[in-house]
Amino acid sequence: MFIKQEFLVKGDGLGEEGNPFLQKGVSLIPQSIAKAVSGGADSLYAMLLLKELGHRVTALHGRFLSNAPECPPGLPETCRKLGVELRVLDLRAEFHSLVIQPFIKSYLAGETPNPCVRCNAAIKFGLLLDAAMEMGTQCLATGHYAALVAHEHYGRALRSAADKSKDQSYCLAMLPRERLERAVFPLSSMNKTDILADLQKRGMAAPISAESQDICFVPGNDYRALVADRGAPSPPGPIFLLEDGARKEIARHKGLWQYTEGQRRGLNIAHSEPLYVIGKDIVANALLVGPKEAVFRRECRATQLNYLAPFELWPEKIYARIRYRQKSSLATVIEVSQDEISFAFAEPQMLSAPGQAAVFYDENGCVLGGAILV
RNA sequence: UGGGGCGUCGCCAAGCAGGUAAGGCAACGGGUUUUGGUCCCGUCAUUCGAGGGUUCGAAUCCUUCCGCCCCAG
Repeated sequence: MFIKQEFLVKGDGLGEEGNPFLQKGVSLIPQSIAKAVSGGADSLYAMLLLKELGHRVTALHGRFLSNAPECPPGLPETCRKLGVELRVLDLRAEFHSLVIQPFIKSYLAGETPNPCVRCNAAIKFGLLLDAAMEMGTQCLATGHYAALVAHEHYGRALRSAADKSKDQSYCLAMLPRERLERAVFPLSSMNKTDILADLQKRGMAAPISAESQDICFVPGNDYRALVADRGAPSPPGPIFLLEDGARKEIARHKGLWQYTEGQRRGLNIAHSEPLYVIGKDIVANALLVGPKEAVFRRECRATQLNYLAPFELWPEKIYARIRYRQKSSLATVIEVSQDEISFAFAEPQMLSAPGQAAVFYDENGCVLGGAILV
């Protein structure tokens, strides 16, 4: 198979003019690359691509979950077939303290954390990358759908993937710049459907067939049970319907931590129209709800701003996402301090949830920075 | 106690010149998805407060009873 995608290895050229999403040129410089492997199809295929480009690849599997097996069944054999050395790193304790505990703590504080964003920064491109460096490899490749390009102004830039439906640049926006320098995303211009088709054509199957989805460390995807089990959640309280400025108690909630901004289902309120969470009054321990019209906002504020491009270079018009799987929407920056940013969408968006990430793009899909909504 | 109004799925609510129970909300199930949430799809009253009657046929007409609301008192 002819591989036409660029691989973000040093020395690669700029994007093809006229089509910023197509990259040209294949690095022919063999690199020593660590490849993070989960056992899924994406990470397997990414490894395959690296291998075929002639890189020296070492597979690196992070063991994250306390109840996880030593290694996913089938993974060692798959690596052997590809002639790739496999190393397993036990990061269970670190994953717990860097991802799971903050996740629970965030919920208890009334926020809606995004563990994947945190995991990418702290674990995958944190500890796993550290390990890769210690192994003497030059960079860490993952099966993320995202691209890295050499931008004429920003330098190395994170950009959305070609497969828009799979793009994961949002989840990577909180990576420190210097960490991105060492990242490689072989799937940058691949389509999921092509990958699956090609794997099948080659007669290869991923050790783990299921798609990675839901919160990986939450059994049965019941995060409420996890939080309730590990913490001391806030007590039940009133639900106020906001109607022309007045608060009217119309129901009781089960604890503020169980709800998130914009949520509709699970409120258990039979009303003439659907109601959405439009805020939390922590002091009054009250959940505020309203009809759909009341759930849209223009302005957002975020903190822990992570610059992937120097702010001086940010264009006037930016595109922002305040949740994964939301199309980037036109916005303008209102104010920026060193690590705080407030911005406004051109069109009102469903209101943001504190704890989620805000990610800023330029018109070509290059990530300008990321921050955590407050 | 007089006068008036009302009782249809957990909630709201169509239907009421009789023709064989809309819809919304909630709930539940599923789909989309490396977070939450959103969104999409599906399921959800043999029965219309209860009994009797008229009719080929009633939630819709008549009648009795039960319950609730309002105004008088």
